[in-house]
Amino acid sequence: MNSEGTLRHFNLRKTKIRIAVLDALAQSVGALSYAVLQERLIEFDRTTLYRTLLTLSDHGLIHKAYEENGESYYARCFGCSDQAHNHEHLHLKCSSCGGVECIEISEQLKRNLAQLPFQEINISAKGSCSTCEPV
Amino acid sequence: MNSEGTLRHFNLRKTKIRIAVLDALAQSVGALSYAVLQERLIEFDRTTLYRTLLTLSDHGLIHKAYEENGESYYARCFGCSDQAHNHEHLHLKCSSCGGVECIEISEQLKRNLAQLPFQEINISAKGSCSTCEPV
DNA sequence: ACTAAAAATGCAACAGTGTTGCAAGTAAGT
DNA sequence: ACTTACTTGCAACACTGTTGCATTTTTAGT
Repeated sequence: MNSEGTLRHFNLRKTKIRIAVLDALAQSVGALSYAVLQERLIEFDRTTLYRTLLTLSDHGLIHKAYEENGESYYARCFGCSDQAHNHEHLHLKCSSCGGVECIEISEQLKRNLAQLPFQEINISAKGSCSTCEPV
Repeated sequence: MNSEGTLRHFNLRKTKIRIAVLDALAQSVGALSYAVLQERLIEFDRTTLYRTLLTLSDHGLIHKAYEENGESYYARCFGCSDQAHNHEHLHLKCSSCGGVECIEISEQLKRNLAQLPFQEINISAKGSCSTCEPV
């Protein structure tokens, strides 16, 4: 689904910055930091960008994939709603390029994690991303 | 080992704020946020507190246990050095009291994680801490 | 205990993140 | 096209984290 369709599907108004943010995240291999988003979307006020990221997060269209030293990285959600998030993946911070990537985890690991009596379980790690060290 | 001994062991100078930070973290059940530390250590300049947290982290005496919305939580390390960190535990952010606790993870989960080709693997989650919901 | 060198501290200043209130502008249904 | 509710841009603010520099403290050697 394209960004406009996604917004309609989530009952959100179709505005320029929302489409721009969703497009930027859709086109990116990994997650994007707030700083990079702001750079790419200079035509919008930074307050608006913050509020857009909040709105899209609250409704389950995007999620904060990673946070380190006050830098937040955002990625598009797949299979999330405003009711439940489905983030059974690992967020990898690349030691080479600094990018953040979402990595699928094994079924076994998912089962292990599912046994824990907690919610919003999040795994992050550092290493080489697929761009910097192709398989 | 007490805080002064720990500092000597790591070849760090024994200063008031370092002892105060280590004592505060040692006496706390869970991790403490920068804001709380600053509150408890008002007699010191906040720049000094930041630099102290950096120094203690760099040398493996403490670690940043959790970070969310720009809030950093610090905890004492056990069995870490400036060479290698041993953080095979989960950082639980309590949904009730807001505190952050370090939780031991199962051997099976440790093995699963050890198989991943990444470093500095970190798991965080939300739920009820042991104080808010005793076992 | 004294001294000198090295390290740590406090202060001022700064850049960045994230938030709020409010007036003006825009989207969407009728 | 009109109306209402939502969204945006702007100004202002609080907090986090960092740097440079003068001053103070720690430590090791005498």
